Amino acid sequence: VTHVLSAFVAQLGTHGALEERDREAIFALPVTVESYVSETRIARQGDVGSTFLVLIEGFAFRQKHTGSGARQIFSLNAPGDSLNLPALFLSCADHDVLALPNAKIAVIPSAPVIDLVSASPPITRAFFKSALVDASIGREWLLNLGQRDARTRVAHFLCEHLARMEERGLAVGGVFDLPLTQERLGEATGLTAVHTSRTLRKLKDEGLILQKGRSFTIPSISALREAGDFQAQYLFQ
Amino acid sequence: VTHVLSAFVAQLGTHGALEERDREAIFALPVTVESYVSETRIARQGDVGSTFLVLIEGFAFRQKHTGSGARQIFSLNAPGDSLNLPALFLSCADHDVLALPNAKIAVIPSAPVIDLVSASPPITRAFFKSALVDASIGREWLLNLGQRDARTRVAHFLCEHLARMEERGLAVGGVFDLPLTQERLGEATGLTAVHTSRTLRKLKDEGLILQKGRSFTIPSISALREAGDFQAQYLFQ
DNA sequence: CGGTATTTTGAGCAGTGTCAAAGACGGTGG
DNA sequence: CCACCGTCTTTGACACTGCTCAAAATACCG
Repeated sequence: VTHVLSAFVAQLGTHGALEERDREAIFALPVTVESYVSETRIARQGDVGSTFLVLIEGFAFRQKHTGSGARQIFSLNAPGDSLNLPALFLSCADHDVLALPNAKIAVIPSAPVIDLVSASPPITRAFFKSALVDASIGREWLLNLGQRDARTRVAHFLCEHLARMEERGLAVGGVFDLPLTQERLGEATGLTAVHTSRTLRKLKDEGLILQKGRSFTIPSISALREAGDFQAQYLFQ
Repeated sequence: VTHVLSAFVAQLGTHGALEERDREAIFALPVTVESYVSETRIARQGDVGSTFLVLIEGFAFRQKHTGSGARQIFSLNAPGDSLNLPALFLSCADHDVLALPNAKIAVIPSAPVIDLVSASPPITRAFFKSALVDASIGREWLLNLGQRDARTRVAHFLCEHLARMEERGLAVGGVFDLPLTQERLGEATGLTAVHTSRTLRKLKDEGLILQKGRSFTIPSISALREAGDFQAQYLFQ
């Protein structure tokens, strides 16, 4: 039987080898698992004393919003990802965390996590690297929003999602699920829902993507990467 | 006499108290100082085995670029800031670092820095928090680029720069230097140089900013914050 | 003082947003 | 199994923000 946090530990391990006792210490953390049937905000910008959140199943995303209510999504997370690392080590959360429908999320009190990170150098290093990779991805998104047009932006987003899903075995042969409505995809790419729709249509018409419902197929990954100006190094996989 | 790295140590200290021996260990690092008279790229995306760079005097900025050469600036740094933390702990640099004219930069071999960070828990924690704050600022920039119009974006940028300069005593009474051309300001805000010029003009016409050369004066900080939808929490100052 | 970089201005245009309505889809209860 | 309903996607017409190109004006620097 595998532990609910095994995907998280596997993920952490890619950022620096963990020792057996580190894995055991993580598995010994007190965990509560919450399930969400519909999209639910599970943490808000400004929260203090957050619990540590790890995605177990399904998907979640993180966002910020402007004073006028416009939302910007800046990460789409898969099982094994932690969702609010900054909130644990900074004084409060700087962003919201939302669960997508059918997500399961592990909730862990912050104190034992902080203690564990402080106590184990390999775990410290893994958390640190994971935060650095997260920031690197954020910078690529910044480049995407600031300097690329709608078509390139959406293609880039799809390439990144595919690459990240492939790494976890959630995409094979260019086939994957994108658990977002077009409105959410627009919030991630800085486009309106309407323009997101038109942009996806263009990519379909060009034969770069095939879509049936939430399932996408990429006939030629290299062609989509070309269209999305995508170079995977920034993911540090 | 103050050490070249004293601003860096002061900055680090805001992210978690350092002990006297930590400060001394940092001051004992082998440092070379480089001066740049004109804008110079001092590190590039993809660099491996980077040295650790700390800004001593003047300004520097960090950027990425697309395949077609468009540039996105994602941070403008002041003395005391480290410039390439990710490159030290990840396998390679994910972005460029550029010195602005008259900058002085401390260059430190990576190995002793990594050793020092590993050896001292307070330093580890300070580096970690500093990376988390950097990421938080990146997320706010993402929100800025994705969801705000040109006027709000530029006003927000100016508010952030003012707040960060005030914290270091480089701005008093709403007066500060912005060491960027309008082209660079545009690269930071995702606008063309021409539109940046028009946007600054509008802000001047509205009386929100006064500008003489590179020196800016903000008559009413609250008015500019209103215009820029600026809330300072994400800076964690 | 001349030369270069920077800023400003204008005119026209492309890309993206807005609004409104129709259509497709998927889940639910009967 | 079907009808219904809410959500999501698509489409069209149009407005507008921000981009492009070009040139003039200005500031900066040796």
